[in-house]
Amino acid sequence: MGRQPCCDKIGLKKGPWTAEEDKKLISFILTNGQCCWRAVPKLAGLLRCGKSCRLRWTNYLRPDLKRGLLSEYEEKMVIDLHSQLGNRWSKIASHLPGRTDNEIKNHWNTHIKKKLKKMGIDPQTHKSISQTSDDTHLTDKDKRQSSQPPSPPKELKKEVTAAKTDIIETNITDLIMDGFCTEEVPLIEPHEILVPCASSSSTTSTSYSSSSSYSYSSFSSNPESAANLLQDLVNEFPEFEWPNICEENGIVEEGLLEDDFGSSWDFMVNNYEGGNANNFGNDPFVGLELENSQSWVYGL
DNA sequence: AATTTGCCCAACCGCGAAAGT
DNA sequence: GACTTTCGCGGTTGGGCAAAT
Repeated sequence: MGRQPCCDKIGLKKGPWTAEEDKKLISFILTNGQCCWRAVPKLAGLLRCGKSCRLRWTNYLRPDLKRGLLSEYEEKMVIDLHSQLGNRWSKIASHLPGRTDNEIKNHWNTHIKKKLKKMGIDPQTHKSISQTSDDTHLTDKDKRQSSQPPSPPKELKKEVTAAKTDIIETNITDLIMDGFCTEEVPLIEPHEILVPCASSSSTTSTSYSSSSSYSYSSFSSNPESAANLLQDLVNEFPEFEWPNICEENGIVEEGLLEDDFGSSWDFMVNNYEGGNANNFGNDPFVGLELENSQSWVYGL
């Protein structure tokens, strides 16, 4: 049995939100937190359905949202992730802190699709476009009516996971430049992955952080790989200042995370024992913050 | 200046999954 | 196990705005 439409009830408002409504919703959620959305409009004094409230909050009012167009780097991430995940916008959005699925979906449909087509790439298959599939002559309405290819079926979920494993096995340079990050990394058992550092083949264990700052991390049990890893970073990011790097066995303490990811840093190498790098424990790590505020952390 | 066309994006709709009874 | 309720997701719509005609 299908669900009753939640907004058909008489007296419920639809359409654009007013500043007054926004204020009420923000005030309510900041005071009470996110609870049962069904109850929110009643408790907050809004003539909206719960669904509308949830959408407004998650897509527009949430304080951790980023504003403005996606950066080039974020676009690249979206393209890479879309090639792996298809139209799973919420999954894609989960890899882009501060961005919503709706925002990414809109950006994909209005910007990225066009860019890829211009480059001769089919935005759905991510392969070279064929002449017959060109639809540049279609109007907005025509394009809307031509349905998008479906998201990968459920059977493909395993393949997607496998694809992620493949990505983890690429070298660090690819990881950083491709911007692949995932909260799902922990799903992969430590023994299943290889050292991301191209010059080493020792086994690693993985860790991750719930912080948006930390996009991906991997820990190598082989200390020798650290120097190689650092050298890769130096080669790949010559524009960064790498003070005293590769001194003292390749690892130099350069900075510490001072609190729960509140500190701002461009680059650090840490071998500080007893540091408060949260789930990194006492493991040494290298951190790099790129221009777009994306951060990358590698265990050593 | 008026009209048309295209772009952008916030918001809506309907479905399926998960949770609850 | 069947049914209901709630939530989250992806697809789609529609209105405001700007550029083109």
